[in-house]
Amino acid sequence: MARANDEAAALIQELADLLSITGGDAFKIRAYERAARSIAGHPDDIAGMDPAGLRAIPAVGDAIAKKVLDYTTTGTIRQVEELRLRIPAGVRALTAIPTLGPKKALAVYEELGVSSVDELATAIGAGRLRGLKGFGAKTEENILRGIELLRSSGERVLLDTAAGIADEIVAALSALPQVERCAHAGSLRRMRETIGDVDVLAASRDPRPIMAAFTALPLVAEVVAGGDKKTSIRTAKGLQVDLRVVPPESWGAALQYFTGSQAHNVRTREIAVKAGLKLSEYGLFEAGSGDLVVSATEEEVYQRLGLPWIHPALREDGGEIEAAVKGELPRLVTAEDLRGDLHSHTDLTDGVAPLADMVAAAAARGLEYYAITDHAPNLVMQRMTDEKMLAQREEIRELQRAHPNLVLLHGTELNIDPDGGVDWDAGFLSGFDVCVASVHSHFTQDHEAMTRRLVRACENPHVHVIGHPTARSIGRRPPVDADWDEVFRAAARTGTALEVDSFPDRLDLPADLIRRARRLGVKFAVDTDAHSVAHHRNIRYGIGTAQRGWLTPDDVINTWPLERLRAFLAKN
DNA sequence: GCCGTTTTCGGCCCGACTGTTTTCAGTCG
Repeated sequence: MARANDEAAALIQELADLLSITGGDAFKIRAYERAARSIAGHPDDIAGMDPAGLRAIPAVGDAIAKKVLDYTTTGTIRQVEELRLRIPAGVRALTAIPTLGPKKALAVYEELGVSSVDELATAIGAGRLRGLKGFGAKTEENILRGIELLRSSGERVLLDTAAGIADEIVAALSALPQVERCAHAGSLRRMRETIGDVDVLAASRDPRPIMAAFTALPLVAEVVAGGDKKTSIRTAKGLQVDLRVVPPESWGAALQYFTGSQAHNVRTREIAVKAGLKLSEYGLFEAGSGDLVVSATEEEVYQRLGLPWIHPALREDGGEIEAAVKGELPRLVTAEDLRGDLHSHTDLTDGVAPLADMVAAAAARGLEYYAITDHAPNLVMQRMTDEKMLAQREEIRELQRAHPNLVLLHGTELNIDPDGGVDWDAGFLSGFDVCVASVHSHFTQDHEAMTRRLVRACENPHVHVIGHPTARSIGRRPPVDADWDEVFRAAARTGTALEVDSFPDRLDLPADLIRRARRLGVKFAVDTDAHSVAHHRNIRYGIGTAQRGWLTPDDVINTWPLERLRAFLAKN
């Protein structure tokens, strides 16, 4: 069951999409888009809100408040229903084809009656687009390629995949003599959970050889667009990479621009306009004279706009501008703040590395404490027994002697059964330093049952951390269905931390839920859930997710000194 | 449609690239 906020936001967004096809006022469309984002990100549930409450949401005025009220009382928005009658859903779907936007979608629908991607492919095959105004041979070809791309893959990739490609490209371009600086930007720098295309920025006075080297890289399957300032390629797997080359003195403004998000950029540029300035990727300029004000660093650009530097993970127009204006930006948690990791596995269960190797990897990270949390017996395929667990505890005691600077904690990852119970009785559980408890089965329980299940797990005095709370697998399994605010209140009340799991296909809790949970007083554990030595490096994705959730070091229990952590684990 | 220590009306971000064009619209980010 989706939250009312999400459903209302989706309807407002649909309204914007439909209006862009029918040719509505561009500013009105933008107002709808901004309101949709604002409603989706609003922490309070809009169900039952009165008009005054709705208007208090940023970007929501009288007209949109009325539409939202329409939704909360009738379940839909009248204007959306009306537009759906005029524009079939298939026409809106056409705009998902790269190079085909709202104008061309409307043209093929009105002129040819085409109202789905399949029909469009057929129409092109039959030569029906020939002679249509604005559609030449090249356009036809591009649409066909776009459809192919849409059908084959063309989908967003996980953070680690995008980061791997970006690192490879940045390394290759940085080695060129013409390149003065090079870095990735875009949604990867903002640490969004999935990446649609990779953005790379380079600073140079001589772009041509850089573009040539870029398009000649082995990973390039196709050159999508190529200019002196911007070149786009696609990899064999269909991931698009945009390279932008700017003069070195523009670096800060370009990095700010190319990092986005687009919505954040619109806000910063609006602030510039109101101050009589103009902000572009080349710098901040006086609007009248066109004279350059600043451009070298992001810090200068923000400062001249009257703002502190804003962390990339916050740049989503999700309230960061308002917080920056008020001087209330959070001091975000970083990987350097972490003193420990409370969730990891060895080859005793489904990890692939021996205990000693995992501990050595934790020591190499400079951690002060580290928990081994192998799976408990109810996950039957892992074949855990009491004897194996106690033997591991002895092994850890032995190993502790070799690591005077790293306190080893013996823990386990329990299974939350459908009723909210866990493996082992209280007596055995009390022998662990830390217990993570997670949902590993019965993912499809209904809303009420799943909520009860998670709340009961929080209420267990031996459960310290709820592992990957939504149990989602990005792109493969949806999050479980629960009343999250109810779960968050239980976690806050019982002193149970919620995990931010760093696995690129989990990132669980997700950032939007982290923000809501934090507001209700929940504490978090940012963990690797490492099953191998290499997985320790995933911590950057968990930290990125925590940052997108606006978490400070104080919100994260594994940044705390061990004594404070132990007091929390006592769950008084 | 939203918003305001410059505005309650008149603004609303900015630029690159492509394709179909004789000067610009559409798409994208």
